[in-house]
Amino acid sequence: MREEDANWFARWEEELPAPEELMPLSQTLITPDLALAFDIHHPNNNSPQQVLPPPLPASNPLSSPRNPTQPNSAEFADSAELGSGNGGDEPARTLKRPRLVWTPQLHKRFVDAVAHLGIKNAVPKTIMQLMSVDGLTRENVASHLQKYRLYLKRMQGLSGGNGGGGGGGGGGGLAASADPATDHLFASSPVPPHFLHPGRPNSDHYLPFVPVAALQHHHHQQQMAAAAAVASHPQLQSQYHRQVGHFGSPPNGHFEHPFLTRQSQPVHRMGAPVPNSMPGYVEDKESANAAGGSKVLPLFPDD
DNA sequence: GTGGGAATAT
DNA sequence: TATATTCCCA
Repeated sequence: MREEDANWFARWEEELPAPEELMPLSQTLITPDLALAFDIHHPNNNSPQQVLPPPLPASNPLSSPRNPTQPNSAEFADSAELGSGNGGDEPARTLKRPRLVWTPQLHKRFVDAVAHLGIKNAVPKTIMQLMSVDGLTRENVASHLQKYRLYLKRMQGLSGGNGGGGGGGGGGGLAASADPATDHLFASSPVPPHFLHPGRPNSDHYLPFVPVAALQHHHHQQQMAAAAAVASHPQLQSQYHRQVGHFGSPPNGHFEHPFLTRQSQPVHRMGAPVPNSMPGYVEDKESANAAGGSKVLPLFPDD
């Protein structure tokens, strides 16, 4: 009965990069400790809007401008540099947490985690733990999960013929038209059929990719959108290595995360400079921060 | 009191 | 727009 499940699991494992490979986030993200410290926010001081105040290079140690040209560059140096080069003191305390950028890669992990856990167990906390993404917080996952569910719901309606044109769905009036950007992001990750058919766990048809013809670029009035899209992918990253250390399958609760929550080892695989397989993303991490005025948090580069 | 979900604000 | 933050409910 759980053939699909097994299949999914196998697939999941295959697609799961090795711990070392997905850990590069650690360097790009701030440490949890700092994150907690960032919790501070000024209710009546700064204006959480518009451009960032100081262009200081140490703004956020999250932006790691790794040079794809030089694989063996010193990433650590970057971090150190980001520290405003004044080593010794970390100004991060006064900094706020940058907006998390859900890059296709990160979203992929998210989907994988959810798929592995199952809808019922796919709760923010569990997902967060499963992802083991340093810097990721429950709120981040919860927020994204919300959007993801919305997307799933939409998929159901589009694929299942949906009996209710009335939407029925609780979400309110959702236009049948999907946002290109959203679709692109979500389309990047295969959605387990189980998600789309919660009432029919026997579906054997697997959808590698959503049938959404999202491949149109509107070069019109897309100032902020451009920034957002741009923010999602800095440079290439490594290739995939099928080196999974599979963890026990979680029966229904929690299981230990195979990856280290805090890996200080910036292991990056710069083997083959794989170009973007996704023809929808531009390369411009520099203009990423103009999206909402807040600093963006570049996570995974690209798949 | 904790956690999840949804709504709202930025 | 996407994401973060906040509120409400279980």
